[in-house]
Amino acid sequence: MNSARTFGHEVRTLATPSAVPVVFIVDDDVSVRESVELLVRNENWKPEPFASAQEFLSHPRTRVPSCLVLDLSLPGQNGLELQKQLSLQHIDMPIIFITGYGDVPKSVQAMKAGALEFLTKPLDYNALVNAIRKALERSRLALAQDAEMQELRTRYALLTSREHQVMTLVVSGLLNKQVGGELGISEITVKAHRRQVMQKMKANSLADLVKMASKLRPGRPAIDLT
Amino acid sequence: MNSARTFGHEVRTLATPSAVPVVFIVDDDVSVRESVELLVRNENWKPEPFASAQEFLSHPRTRVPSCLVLDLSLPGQNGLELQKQLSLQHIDMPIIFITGYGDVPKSVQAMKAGALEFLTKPLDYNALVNAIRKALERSRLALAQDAEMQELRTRYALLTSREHQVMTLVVSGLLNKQVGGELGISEITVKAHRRQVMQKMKANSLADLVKMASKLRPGRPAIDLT
DNA sequence: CCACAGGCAATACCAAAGTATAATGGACGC
DNA sequence: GCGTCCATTATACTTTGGTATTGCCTGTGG
Repeated sequence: MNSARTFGHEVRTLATPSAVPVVFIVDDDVSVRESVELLVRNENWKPEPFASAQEFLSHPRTRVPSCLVLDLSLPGQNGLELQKQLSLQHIDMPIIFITGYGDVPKSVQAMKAGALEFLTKPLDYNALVNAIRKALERSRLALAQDAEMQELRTRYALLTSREHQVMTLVVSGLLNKQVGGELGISEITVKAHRRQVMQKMKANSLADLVKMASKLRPGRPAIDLT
Repeated sequence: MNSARTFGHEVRTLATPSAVPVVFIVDDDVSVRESVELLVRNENWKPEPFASAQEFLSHPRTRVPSCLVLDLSLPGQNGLELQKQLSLQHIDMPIIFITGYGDVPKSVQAMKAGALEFLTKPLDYNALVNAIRKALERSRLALAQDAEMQELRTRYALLTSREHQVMTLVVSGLLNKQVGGELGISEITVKAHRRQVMQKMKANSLADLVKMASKLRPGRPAIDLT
């Protein structure tokens, strides 16, 4: 009986385990697109080639692991600009840059902006495959975490403002009576709110709730990408 | 009375607020060392010039905010090798690379390994100053977090193995009686251990303890720097 | 106007957590 | 052997948390 433990929100939904990863390819050079496409197909991924940033952006978003093989120099919006735009739109897709003209400042800029890899032509088959593999793996992780965060935020949004306040104070370690004191309400009312919070957040224990709160408001950003 | 809240381990010691930041400079070219030294002095930081990686490594570690301005190509151990060595030794010092011969693969490698900036000669005064400023700011943060983690780990090390077990199960959300069931001991014994855990960890509440446990064992590494 | 949701509060009761105190036995080191 | 630390358990009691049920008030929207 004591072996039947439940771990609340730790039970995460697997993110489409059977989905075929998609590799977006943005390059104005047809021959490059085709060779990368071939490579992608060889590895049993799905290639999605585009000749410009605009074309790529007009493509609908998917919900499968994916990454972007991006040419640095493009007609119209160039690779770095596209990278920035994706970042601004909070589209977290791993990017592998490819370029014919090595340019240290641009490569550094790309890497600082979070690019996963920066390869120069002529492309090394293995290097590109490995980079894509790693990118897709990261994408998988990001998708899973994203789904979890989405779930959490959805539940959190269901709380009333009072319940938000109570939750904040409770996970800060205050006793019910102290929460009541802070908010100017009675302890029994705090209990009622607290109960609602636990139910709406689907928390099985206070420990659970504290962990959820930590995820909802990361005190320290993992890394600052200024 | 209710305004006198305590937040346990959240009270962190300020990391030497008045310490002068140190900028280590490693370059085999005397003129570069001198010009960077001048720049550093102008900004009221303390320069520490070295002509080689070996010299730098033999210098004693300090406990003040610091960063490293590092030439890519050096006699003996080169910049990238030094970066790797520091990483292996878990010496987390922000690195700003400088180099005369732009090399995209090397710059990418450096950035992937966590370099903060990668500048090419001739050095732009403002770019370098800004990079150093950001590096020192990051160093300050890292030092503070490091000190906090050190504190936590020290306290955690004071727990007996039984107390470790109890803490783990408690922060996973189990009730005392359930913890007792898991460990095959009585509830009252769990209470005794739990009490010890709270005292030794200096936790003011269960919420506090859960947060500490989260910091001690990051379920998901913030970023994987493979 | 009425139904409904949110916020508040009370009584009453049970479960769990925390505190105080004490006691036993094993392991370890001096 | 003796002191110390660890682990264990017990009794007895207080505080806090959780649940059930009920009631009132208010604003919102059909």
